[in-house]
Amino acid sequence: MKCEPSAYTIERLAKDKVTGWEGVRNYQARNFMRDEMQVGDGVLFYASNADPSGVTGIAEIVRAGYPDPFAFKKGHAYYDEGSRKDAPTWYTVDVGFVETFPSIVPLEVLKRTPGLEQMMVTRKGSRLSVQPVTKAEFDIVRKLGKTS
DNA sequence: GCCAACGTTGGC
DNA sequence: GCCAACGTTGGC
Repeated sequence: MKCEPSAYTIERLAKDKVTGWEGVRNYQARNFMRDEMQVGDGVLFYASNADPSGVTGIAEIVRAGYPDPFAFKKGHAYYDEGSRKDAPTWYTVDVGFVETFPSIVPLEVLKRTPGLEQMMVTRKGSRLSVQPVTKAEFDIVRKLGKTS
């Protein structure tokens, strides 16, 4: 799951323990949160638009997909009048803190690590903010994070 | 700050 | 339903 450091960081999640991943307004990302992510699933926390960008730690899903409450809040930046409570357009999940890496695993390292060639984030033009990661990829990145 | 890659919108 | 225009993302 990607996030710009100006919006949220793994350090803040370490303090908050749990946060709602609201405000995602992309259908593909919505589908992953609504349909795929389950409680206990591991999350690679990715800092985008950062210096450098990369994976800064690990989180986990603590609440599976549910309607994004901010989509109903009139006047809020995340408000969407097309999303109604009886037919929500947007979904979110709650994410819990697991660990902060000693140092970031930069995108550049991901790109040249064997086994991560198919990972969506290492591929060009991959803007999706919620991306699927295989167990094998997750384990490789976690190992990189521990030894970095 | 540039700009390529994408997603979305809206005219037709 | 096509596709040009536009807005956004995000690496660099």
